[in-house]
Amino acid sequence: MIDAKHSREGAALTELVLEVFRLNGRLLSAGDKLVAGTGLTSARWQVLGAIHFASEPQTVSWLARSMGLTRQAVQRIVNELESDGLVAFKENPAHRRARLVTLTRKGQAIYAAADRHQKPWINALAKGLERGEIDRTLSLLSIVRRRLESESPDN
Amino acid sequence: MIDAKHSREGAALTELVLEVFRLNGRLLSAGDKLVAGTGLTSARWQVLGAIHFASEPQTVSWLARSMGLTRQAVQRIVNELESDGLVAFKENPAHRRARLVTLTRKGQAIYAAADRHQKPWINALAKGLERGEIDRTLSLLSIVRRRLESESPDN
DNA sequence: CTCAAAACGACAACATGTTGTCAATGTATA
DNA sequence: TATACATTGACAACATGTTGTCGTTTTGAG
Repeated sequence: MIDAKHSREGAALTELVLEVFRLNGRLLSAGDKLVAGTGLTSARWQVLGAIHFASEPQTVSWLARSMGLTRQAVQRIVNELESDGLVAFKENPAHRRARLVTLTRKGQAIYAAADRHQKPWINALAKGLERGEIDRTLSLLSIVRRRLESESPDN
Repeated sequence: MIDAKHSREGAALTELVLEVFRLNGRLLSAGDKLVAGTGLTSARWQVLGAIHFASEPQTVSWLARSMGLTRQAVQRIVNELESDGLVAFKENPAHRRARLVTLTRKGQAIYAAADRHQKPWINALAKGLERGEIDRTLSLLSIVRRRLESESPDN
């Protein structure tokens, strides 16, 4: 029996996967430094962002799905944010246990502060890159991600 | 004082960053399933790969740098792999404490088994994607990563 | 050569994520 | 309606990564 070989595309995609791993680590560490002054971490910041961008208050499970994480991981962060007064729980008329998560004043202020750091930072990081090239990169990564999600819809 | 705004490129790159986070999680979970039959995990598999692809036996610190992780993280995995008999330490003539890591027969066999699963899987995942597009994606992600690395060379 | 700085392994504390399990709640089907 | 199924939060165990610190070893500047 002869082992399969990488197609040209398969070999290139393997390199891309390893690059995604490296970049992910660098982004997390850069994000931690970026928001360190606000008392946030990359993970908490990202959760605040998911809450911020939701058009309405949502449940933890909904937030987790929107971020591609398990609800348990997001639940822990949300509970910590609640202890710190950055988010609050609101009764959910549609589900007694699954309360809705909202940003408090303090949470909004801290998220806004993080955003004020993020914008010049990401603008500088993007300097010299072409908008179209960034969009095509996003597009390809999205395609690959969606293929993986259809392989195993769970988290 | 007026807050800075996202440049068009900055806004696009922000989306890209979030996509990298999502894709990273999906890749890890897909990788775990892919090599579950071999007793490996994504992390152990990746470390074995770094050892495999090094042209010569290397130290843990070298491996960590090649993977973009801290040496402590890689050290723990390597020590576990050593307990399981997948890697072995070799004396390093150039450095008494920093021993060189090599794959044992068993480690080579298990890595080869994982690779036999990876190839058809990644080929299928890459199906219909253009080689040039994958390469351009890799190129842009590398540029961003190197910019982040030059910001904070550590790790 | 000497000595300060850097690199390295070891260890601990902690952050973040996963899987697995359970009970409570909501949904849908017979 | 009644009952099976899915969703959700809670809790625990564990994997993986980071930062910080320490002592040892190597390296390099003067």
